[in-house]
Amino acid sequence: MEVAEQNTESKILEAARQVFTQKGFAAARMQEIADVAGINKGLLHYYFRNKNKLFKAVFDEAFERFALKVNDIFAADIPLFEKIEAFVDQYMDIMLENPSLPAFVINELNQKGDEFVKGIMNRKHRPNPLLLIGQIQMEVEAGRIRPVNPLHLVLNMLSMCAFPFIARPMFQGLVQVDDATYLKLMENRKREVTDFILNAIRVKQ
Amino acid sequence: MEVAEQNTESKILEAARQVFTQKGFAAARMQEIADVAGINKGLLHYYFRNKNKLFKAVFDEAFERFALKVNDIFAADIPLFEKIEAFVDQYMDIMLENPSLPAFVINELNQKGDEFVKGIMNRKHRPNPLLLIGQIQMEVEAGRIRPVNPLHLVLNMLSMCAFPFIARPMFQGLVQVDDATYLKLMENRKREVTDFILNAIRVKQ
DNA sequence: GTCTATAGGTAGATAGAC
DNA sequence: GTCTATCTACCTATAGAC
Repeated sequence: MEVAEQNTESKILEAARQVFTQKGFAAARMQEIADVAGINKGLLHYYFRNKNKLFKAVFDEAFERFALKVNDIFAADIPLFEKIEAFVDQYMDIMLENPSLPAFVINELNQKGDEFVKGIMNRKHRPNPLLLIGQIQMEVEAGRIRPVNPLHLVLNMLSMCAFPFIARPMFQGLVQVDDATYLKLMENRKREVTDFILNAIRVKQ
Repeated sequence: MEVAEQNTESKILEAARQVFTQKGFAAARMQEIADVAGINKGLLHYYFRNKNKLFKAVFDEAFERFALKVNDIFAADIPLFEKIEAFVDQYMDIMLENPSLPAFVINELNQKGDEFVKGIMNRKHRPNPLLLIGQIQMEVEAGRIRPVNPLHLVLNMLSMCAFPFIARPMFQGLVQVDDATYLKLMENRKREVTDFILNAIRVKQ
């Protein structure tokens, strides 16, 4: 449960990430973060003044890391079909590497007020799907794919990749599978979702 | 903000539903629930003993209402293509009627421990996708649709319907749309998602 | 059944020794 | 920088009058 050898600030951040992502802001306890970090509670305040600032540090870092990776894929200069495959692959890899992160981000954006969301969304590094939407639009106009609404297509891609991770407890509760089976299912899912999307937009012969 | 004329227990439940779904269990305050209900804090404990029991009452009711509707669609005795259309339509209607509910359920299942999830999932009324999965399996074997993995297909359907509501703040933050526009988008989305799915599974001529 | 007042516990934050 | 001790505020829950 404890955190590896590193400087105190890093230990705190990693512990805070663990506790905040698992419990959410409101249920997270400074005492537990200190315990996980293996340090004293007072030190949290020495480094990060208060709970809100510590949370903001964790959330911003997580959100930005996420945004950068996603934008890399959105902006890549490759054909649409390849980009969709790459997107599904890499997006689900991010999820597999940080299983509790997407639910955490979504949830805090839901519960914190509008000002919080505004603050997050008005930063330079945020997911920007416009490039991908434009690319889809061009393919539609050229008649190379079915006439789909580009915004909904992007939303479909995001949904199918992210939802199974966000709703993991519900999913694992409904179809009774252990963690190993679940992870295997998600690995298979990459191929399944990619095929699903490509068949959905491909023009009929 | 206050709650209409009804008996005290109903007023409490409706107020609790509002506050819990918006703030989540940990951040919800008994005082605020009492205020919204327009009654005194002590009455909450008179009717529901403690915060946990009040929460359980709200959560169970929401989850069960949701499960019953979903199962109705899963179990309907109609052809697959019609069922998919009906599912998308009705499932998204549930979301439109209770916008903050799906995120609430998902989130509490994430944050509360495994015992809580077990407790929820071992009840008679819970979503049961097995009938739909079986129906898909039969269509695949008969060669009437593409050979898709039935479990992933169901997951795709759920994902595309639910995710835009769960991630609504993020979505509205990224593509800057007001609430009215968002709702219109979700209405259009029914048709778009249905077509998307049907094209994805239809056998090529 | 409904209210007021308050007990009891806990969590965030600070003060101050080392 | 790191610790211990403590302050203060708040929140759940209870007691008791009406």
